[in-house]
This record gives sequence, C-alpha cells and structure tokens, in this order.
Amino acid sequence: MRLKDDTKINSIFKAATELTSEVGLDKLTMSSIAKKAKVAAGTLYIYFDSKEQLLNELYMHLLMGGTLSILPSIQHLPLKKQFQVIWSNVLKFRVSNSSEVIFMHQFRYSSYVSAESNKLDEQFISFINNLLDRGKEELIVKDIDNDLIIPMLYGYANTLARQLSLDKVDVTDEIINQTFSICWDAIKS
Amino acid sequence: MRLKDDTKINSIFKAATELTSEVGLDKLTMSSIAKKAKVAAGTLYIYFDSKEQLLNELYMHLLMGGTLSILPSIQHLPLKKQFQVIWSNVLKFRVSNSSEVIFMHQFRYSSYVSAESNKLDEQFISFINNLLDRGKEELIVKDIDNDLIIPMLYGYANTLARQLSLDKVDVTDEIINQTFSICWDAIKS
DNA sequence: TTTATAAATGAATTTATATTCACTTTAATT
DNA sequence: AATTAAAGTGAATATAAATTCATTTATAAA
Repeated sequence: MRLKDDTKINSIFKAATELTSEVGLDKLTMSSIAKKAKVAAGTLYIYFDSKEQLLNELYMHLLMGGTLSILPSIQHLPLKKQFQVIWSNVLKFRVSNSSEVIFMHQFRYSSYVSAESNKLDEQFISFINNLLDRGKEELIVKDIDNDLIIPMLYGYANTLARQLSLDKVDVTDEIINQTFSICWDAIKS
Repeated sequence: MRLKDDTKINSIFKAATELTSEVGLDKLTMSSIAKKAKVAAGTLYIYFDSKEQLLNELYMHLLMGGTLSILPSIQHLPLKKQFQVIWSNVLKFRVSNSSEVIFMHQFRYSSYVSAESNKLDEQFISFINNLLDRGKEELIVKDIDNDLIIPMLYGYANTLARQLSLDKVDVTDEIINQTFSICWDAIKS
C-alpha cells in the first residue's frame, strides 16, 4: 500500500500561505490551493477533513515553527536583555516571513479559528506574562496590569512587522534598536 | 414618485456592523444583512451597486463619523496634552463602539478594501505624522522615523481596545492614564 | 384624485466554491 | 511478481450566497 507523503503537506501549507498573502484569506479557495500545490482538489481531503481544519492546522504549524520556537532558552540573561532578544527575533522572523505573518494575521481574526488554535496562542502570551511579572518584582517594569501592557508589545510587533513587510524595508540593527527603545521605555518603570 | 429613505441606509449599516461583530466578516451575507435590517435582499441593490460597495461605504462612513471626527480642534494645547486628548478619545470611542471597531478591523485587512477607503485612512495617519514632527522640532519626541513610531500608537490602540471590549472592561480614568503613560514614555525623548 | 415614477419585494437565476466519489495509480507487503 | 490497501485524481454534485428582474407598492407632483 501507499503511504502519505509528508512533503505534500508542506506544499499545501506553502500554497495556502502564499495565496493568502497574494489574494487575501477571503479569496482563498480549496481549488486554488490545490492548483498551486500541484495536487488534485480531492487530495486535500485525504490530508484534511475540511477547509477549516486545513487552515487551523496551518495556523498552529506556523505558530509552533515560528513564534513559539523563537522563545529561546534565555532564562539566564538579565530581564531587559531577554526582552531584547525576543523582540529582535520576533521582528526579524516576521519580516522575513511576511506571507506567513499575513496569513496568521488574517486567520487570527477570522471565524475559522478553533478553540485549539486559540489555546496555542496563549502559550506565547503566558511566556510574556511571566517575564513581566518578574520585571515587576525586580521593580524595573511599570506596576501596571499586564493586560494593559501586552497589547502594546503584541500590537506594535504585529503592526510594525506588517508595515515593514509591505514597504519592503529590511530590518537593520538600527531599526531593531530604535523600535526596542520605544518598547522598553514604554514598559520600564 | 417615491423617494429613497435615508433611515434605511442606517439600518443597513447597523445590521452589517452588528452582524460582522457577531459572526465575522467572512460569514456576512447580503441576505443576512437584509433580514436584520428588515428590508428585502433586492433593496440592498437599490442603495448599493454590490456587496463590495456597501462594505466600503460603511467603512468610510464609520471612519468619518468615528475616528476622524475624534480629531478635535485642539491646536492650541501643548503637544503632550493633544496626544493625551486624542488617546483618550480614541480609546473611549473604540471601546464603546466595539461592533464598529470589529467591523473596521476585519474590513481593513480584507480584500474588499478599495483605493478610496485606503486614502481616507491616511488622513488620520497624516494628522499624527504632523503632531510627531512638531514634537521632534520641540525636542520632546524621540528622533526616530515616524514610520517606526506610528505602528506602536496604532497597533496598541487597536489591540488594546479590542481586548478591553472582549473582556467587557470599562475604560476608567485610571486605565486611560496608565495606558497613556505607556504611549508617552514610548515616544518621548 | 389621478398619474407617473421610483422604491421595494422576494423568488428565480447565476455564480462560485466546498466536498464527494467512482475510478486510477502507486508502493509496501507477501 | 502478485496482491492489496491506501494515495491520488478530477469531474460531478451539493450548497450557499450574490445578483437580477418581473411585479407590487408607495408617494410626489399634476
């Protein structure tokens, strides 16, 4: 008997990601994914139960391979340095993977998103939460509810990366330093 | 002869806005808009050429009635105060008009958005640009490219307002002050 | 009142796209 | 090499939603 071909899932994911960044999530069709991935439309249903499942799997795949894997084991570094490493990684990753970021952004606010996808998202938030709490203990982070701080980091990263990608600016060290100084001044006490 | 009924456009806009916040832009259908607005499906096509036009008109309507009208005539106030007034207005408006904000957010990143809608958007950005430039002249704002600063303000406002709405937190003066201190520390030199 | 004209209706049509399925191909197992 | 079970195909089907249009209704003007 024949076995499933893992590289095929990659082509499917790649096709869906690129198409979304080209035409938008709302114009993304199963046939166009199939065509771009060079498989038959029916094949998509061997690997995924539905369009909804395909998109959720893709989202979780990108979240794990990208944003989450970025959280390095940097527990030993001083807090500010940890934030800086994360900021730099997130920004560089996002700008050099702009199709992925566009897909994630559009998917994140669509009605396709499942409970499971949502849960995975919270892992990243939770990591930042811990970092902020420690910063407050060390008295170097403003004593403001994390729920009021995190949207700044999250919203800024999203919006900035999207803008830099669209403008095809490449992320120099100067840009990283300048934008990080904005972030850090925002949250430091 | 019979005349068009302006209140009908309002019901249509209201229905489309609320439905988007309930089910998402990608599940928004012309029939559901018609049903909720208590008009026949065909009636929508008397007022609008297409779904695309309806959504763009709605977006521009919200942008003008909401975000843009928020920019007050406060030219006489000191710069920091101007930012504070705008921040407070934007936040309060966004949280108390969460359906509108959800619609605008989902529409903004959809493929429906027309060149005209895009252009209107830039008015707001341009106002902030001027404010930042003056801040730099007065040496109270960081000497960093506006394109690196604005995404912070814009992304933070979006993400924060969305979060506050979802959590049904109401915008107290304390929240406004705390979040504004985050913004201001971020951009002040 | 009557007339004329445009608004309003909603069922019918068109169009688009997710999903299925009868069939073909592939490759692991015997 | 033969067997067989699952992958792969793509045209056909089902479904859903945008748009049209023949008809009815409301109202401004005569």
